[in-house]
Amino acid sequence: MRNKFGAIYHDLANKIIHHIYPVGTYLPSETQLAELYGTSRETIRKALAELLTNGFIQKIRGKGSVVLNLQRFNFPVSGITSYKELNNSLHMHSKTEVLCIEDQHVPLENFDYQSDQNLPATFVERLRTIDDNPIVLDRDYVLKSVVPNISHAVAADSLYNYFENKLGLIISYATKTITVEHPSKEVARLLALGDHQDVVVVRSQTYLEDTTLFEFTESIHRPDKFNFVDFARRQKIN
Amino acid sequence: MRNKFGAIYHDLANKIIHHIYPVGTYLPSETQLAELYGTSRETIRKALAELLTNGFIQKIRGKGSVVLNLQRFNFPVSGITSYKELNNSLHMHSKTEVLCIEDQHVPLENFDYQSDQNLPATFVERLRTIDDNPIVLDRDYVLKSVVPNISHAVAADSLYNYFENKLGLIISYATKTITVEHPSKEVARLLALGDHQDVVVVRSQTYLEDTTLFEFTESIHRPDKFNFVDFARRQKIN
DNA sequence: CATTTAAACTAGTATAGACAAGTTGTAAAG
DNA sequence: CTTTACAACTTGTCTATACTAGTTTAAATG
Repeated sequence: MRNKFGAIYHDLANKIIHHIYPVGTYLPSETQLAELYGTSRETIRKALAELLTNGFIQKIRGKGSVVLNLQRFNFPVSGITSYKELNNSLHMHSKTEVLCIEDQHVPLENFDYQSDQNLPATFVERLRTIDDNPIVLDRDYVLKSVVPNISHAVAADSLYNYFENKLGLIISYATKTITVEHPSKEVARLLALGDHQDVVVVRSQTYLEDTTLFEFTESIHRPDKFNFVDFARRQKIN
Repeated sequence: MRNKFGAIYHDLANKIIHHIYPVGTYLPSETQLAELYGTSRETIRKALAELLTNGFIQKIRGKGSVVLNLQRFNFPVSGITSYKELNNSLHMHSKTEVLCIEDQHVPLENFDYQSDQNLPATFVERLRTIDDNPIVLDRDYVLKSVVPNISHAVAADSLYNYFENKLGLIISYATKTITVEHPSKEVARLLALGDHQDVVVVRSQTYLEDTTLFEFTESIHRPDKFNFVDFARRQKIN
């Protein structure tokens, strides 16, 4: 833990997860927490702000910070999370089959992206199965300008793990759209879909810390296996 | 504007939207902004943090705050937003037909919600159309314990507007799930769907500022009209 | 007994200052 | 000319302090 408020955030989050601070009760007050952790109140407030945006607590002025119910975090698909991370956290054993790795240009029209030039990329197509049932077809277009080469072994493991831990890339933010579409016959076959069945397509553009565009992704989900869970706070900035 | 950093946030957001700070350029440094607005640096940093989470800027340590491209905000369905707000912001003229207002218990099994007791609610069913094309079927269950009565006129206008501006309720956060399901024949008819067409169901539970559960909502979308846009930052708390 | 008031808590906002850490340009050194 | 070192910038973290604004409790008042 590099910074204090991150450490405090994790400590409080853990204590909430393990019901040391039970749902519906109040956390110690900010002043008390400041004493507990031997830090200033502002530092505590930064940790609490993080808990707030992640749905761990609700702050009520004049009263305190209430612990919220976390059962909704059973299947978190919100935020930017890779398939591998997701699976590990859910204790499911799954399989990833690499169908294709080759050089392609990004099909910009699919992503509603305006650009004069073609964007050279490594195209990685992978089929994700759980107990041999196809769940998701992932199509990644990783820009050559950022990552020149991707091996089969890396694709079979985890792209994100490779990018972040081996290459030291810092993935920062993404834009996502979710739509429902008719699959091509090829996709329908791969996902073992019946006739007339639509697919859920999650398309995202991922950016690095320095705002360089880095990757386009198309995740094609079986409709019956798709579940997106979100925690949202109402925007109200005075 | 009650607080300073809110005012500064709005000012900066407007200037970004109107390209006074163009995409790809740096904002003035935090120290400069502090002087410009006659405030302290911490206050500026709170405003910038808000711009960051809303995808207006990217902060780069040692360099500054870069203005990001905002074309993705053309159709924001992320966060908690009511249908009316959404429409106004998109300059579409639409129609809302109230199909039903009556007292019902919340069908808890639909929402994966455990409870011993029945929850008495006002059930409001509304069909949203644009140019006479059905888009969404909204089913709201507003808990009687919070709002005893809802008039037809209110339902035809905007529930959220009524709750927040007339009743003074402060809506704070929600949990949402998105799934794809087979519609009932009744729903298929209302949304003018063909055979074998699935629907996208967005189910949410909405809470007030004091964490009281307030409303269950089921939004049933035509698959071809559904589009969910999201901006997500990668979680990485040290 | 009911009501009002005040004190003691809670979180929210704002400031000023210090230092760490990353980036960039420039001057000095080779 | 190239490299190194440094100074001057940037944002990140942390502290200490003061005040505002809600909530709750309990004492004082009627």
